[in-house]
This record gives sequence, structure tokens and C-alpha cells, in this order.
Amino acid sequence: MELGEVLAALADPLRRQVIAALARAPAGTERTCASFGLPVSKASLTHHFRVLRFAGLIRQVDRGNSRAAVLRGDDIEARFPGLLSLVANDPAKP
Amino acid sequence: MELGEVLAALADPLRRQVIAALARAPAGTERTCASFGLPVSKASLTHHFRVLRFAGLIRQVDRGNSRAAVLRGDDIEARFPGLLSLVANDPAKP
DNA sequence: GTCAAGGTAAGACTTGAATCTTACCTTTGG
DNA sequence: CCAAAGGTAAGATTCAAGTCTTACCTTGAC
Repeated sequence: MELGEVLAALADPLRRQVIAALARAPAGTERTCASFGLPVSKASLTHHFRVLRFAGLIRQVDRGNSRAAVLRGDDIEARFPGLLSLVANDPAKP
Repeated sequence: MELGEVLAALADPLRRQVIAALARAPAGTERTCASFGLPVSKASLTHHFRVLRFAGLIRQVDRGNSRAAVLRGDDIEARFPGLLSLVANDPAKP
């Protein structure tokens, strides 16, 4: 879990939006990739969630029919204390 | 001073190195662009320091002969508490 | 069994970021 | 005055990131 990779992952507004949504939800919340309503194609969704997973920010649990994203809140907080709340409390920029 | 811009600025390893060096130095430390010994051309230096300035992370004070970079530590800490220490305490990767 | 929904994979496309070279400006120091 | 040092500006290049389309796979529901 490297700082550079994490910052690069969070630099994208769509990915930051995903992390912010998960960070504001109760810990352990599972959400499908499609449930965020991001304005991109399915293939782009796959790309963004892969970047988040590689950076260590989320896990993806197989739910048979779909694949849910879960924030790795504790791991992130342990390594980069305060980072999550910065993202969570940042006003969205529509 | 927007989170997205700040994260994008800090995603680059060279720029992160500059911010880390300034953050570890005493507050208000002034350093010329060239003093960091980054392995790029002068023109690339100008580019990187402009990005840092646009993101609001540094000021550049004119010293006649040269132009020194100064970390905007208080402003950063006020808006993004904890962010600076994440960058400052991150182990360099080379 | 069939079909729709959710994801993934591979490939192409496009745009932006980082880099360099060259040329120029400004200031300090002989 | 002249030269060197530190930066800036403009333009070209190169490469990665984000995006799409198409095709395919898997699971659950009918």
C-alpha cells in the first residue's frame, strides 16, 4: 500500500466519489460497482474499481451474481491516518 | 484550494519529494527550485513548481536572482489536516 | 433451458501529463 | 560591460490514463 498509488487513485474525481460514498456509509457496507451511478460505461467501471483495488483502498467480494466493493477502512486509517476523512468530508463539486 | 488538484499534485513522486522536504524543514524555509536536485531539466522544474503553486501548496517568493519556494504549511493544515504529515513521514522509495 | 443483469477482457482512440530542446530574460558578481 | 546562474516561455515528443465498443463469461430468475 504505497502513498503514491493511493494518491493517484484518489486524484480521479469518480474514484474519489466512490471512496467518499463508502467512507460515509457504515463500516463494512457492500455496494455493487453499478450502484454508484457513475456516468461511464461498464468497462470503465471495471477499470476504476481495479485501480482502487490495486491501490489497496477496497476489497471486492464475490456475491455470485455481482461483485460488491467494500472499503478497507481500518487498513487505510492505520497506514494513512486522517486521509479517509479528508475524502469523506470534501464537498462534491458537481 | 481543491482536494482533487492537491491530490493530483502530490501524486507525482518528484513533487511529493519537494513537499516532503519542505514539510520536514522548519516552517517558513525557503529553497530555490534547483536546490532539490531533481533529475530533470530546468524547464521541467518550472512545470512542477507551477503545478505545486496552482494547487496552493507553495508560494514562490522573488529573491531577485532566484525564486524560492515556501511551503504554505498553515493553509494546508487548516484545510486538509493531517495531509502534510502523511507526505512528510512517507518513506522515500528509490 | 433461456435470458437478462452484472462484470471482465481485449483492443482502439483520445486527451492530457511529463519531458526535452532551444531561446530568452533578469540579476548578481567579477 | 560581460558572463554565468536561475527561471521562464514556447513548441515538439512521448507515454500513460481514461474512455468507448464489442465480445464473452457467470449467476440468478423465469
